[in-house]
Amino acid sequence: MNKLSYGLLSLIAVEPCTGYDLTQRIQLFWNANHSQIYPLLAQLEEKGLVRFTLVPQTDKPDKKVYTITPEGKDAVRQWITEPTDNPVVRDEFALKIFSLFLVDKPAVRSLLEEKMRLLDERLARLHKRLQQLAERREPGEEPYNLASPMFGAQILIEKSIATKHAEREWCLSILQRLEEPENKTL
Amino acid sequence: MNKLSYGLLSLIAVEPCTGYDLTQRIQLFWNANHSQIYPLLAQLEEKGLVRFTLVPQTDKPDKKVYTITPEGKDAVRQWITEPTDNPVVRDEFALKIFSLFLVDKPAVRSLLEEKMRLLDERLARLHKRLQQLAERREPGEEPYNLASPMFGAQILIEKSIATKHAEREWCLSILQRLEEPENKTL
DNA sequence: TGTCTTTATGTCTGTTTTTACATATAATGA
DNA sequence: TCATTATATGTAAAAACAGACATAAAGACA
Repeated sequence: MNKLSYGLLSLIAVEPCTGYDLTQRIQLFWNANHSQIYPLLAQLEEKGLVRFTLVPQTDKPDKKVYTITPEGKDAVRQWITEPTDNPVVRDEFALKIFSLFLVDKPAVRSLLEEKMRLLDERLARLHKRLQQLAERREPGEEPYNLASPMFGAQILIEKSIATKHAEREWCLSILQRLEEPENKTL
Repeated sequence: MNKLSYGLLSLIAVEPCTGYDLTQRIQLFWNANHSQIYPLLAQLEEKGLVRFTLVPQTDKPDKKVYTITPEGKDAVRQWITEPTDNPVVRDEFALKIFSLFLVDKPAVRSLLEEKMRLLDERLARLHKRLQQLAERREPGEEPYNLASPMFGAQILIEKSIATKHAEREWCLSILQRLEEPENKTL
């Protein structure tokens, strides 16, 4: 069973969800299209790691809500203790940075400003999600702890915010460096 | 032409290098194996974007040193101005975090401690590389600026250090949260 | 002596991933 | 009115990618 299958299982363990839900929720940590996810869900169901119930809807298309089985939970527990692959990254922006010296300053500036814009957008969405998660708690309820199914989702958003913020600071520092005396003449 | 091809071109623009060099240098921002890189280099050569010279070696296998052509430089300049794809990420560690609530505290702790260990290793290597880059400059020479072919490599290492450091801080904060009163009883 | 690592370039096969095709309904906006 | 977006599930084909196979020679290590 491949890594993505375990990832889907991990998300379904948190709360029952549809293939459509999974496609959206997994994006932040694992880029995958629905065309990959639906066949894998069918495989997981065949293996007895998840089960689904057909939920008819009137205003929207009917959906399949997947739930994890005890066997599925065991598979997740096993997977967590196994060695973890390093994250795979393919960052076109970074590759462009290598050859910045080939283009003129306005091109450099616009590349960085566009990156900043994307980071700000991403950060705004992450803060919103974090707030939505907090609002799901009953008033007066304690913050999510290790035993809560929402603990993982919360700290993952916090992780994304931390790294995106660091990237943003980096962008800013490079943009400032562009305006420094030794680069003024370029 | 795919994104990886442009990435290779971008690296060759900085300084002439072999397929073996490229395989190692591109890893930090784009995971690719040599089995992907050698065929692409052959394609780039056919298109006239790079040229190679066979360099015989006595103690090591002979190598092909690739250099970028004027057409190659134009291709890179064009590529930089085009829209940039979002980074593609596949992070098994993050997926595991979702289902932390299914396992016991020692398993959580060991997952995070292993992650910390990897981050520390990575950070140490990055600091070393940054130092090596600085040492390549003649004594008294000014720091790399926008016009220097090494500027990109330097700021990319700085970027990696910043984000890995943020990740490390996050790990640390989660490990501390595990020891807090509300998690003591778990 | 045999194995592992580093340097160095390549191919082949199977798996994974992307992109496009396919369908359906409601709402939104130009 | 027509296009797009959101919801929802699927398949097919093409591209990209990982891992193994293949060769080769030096040096480290046990």
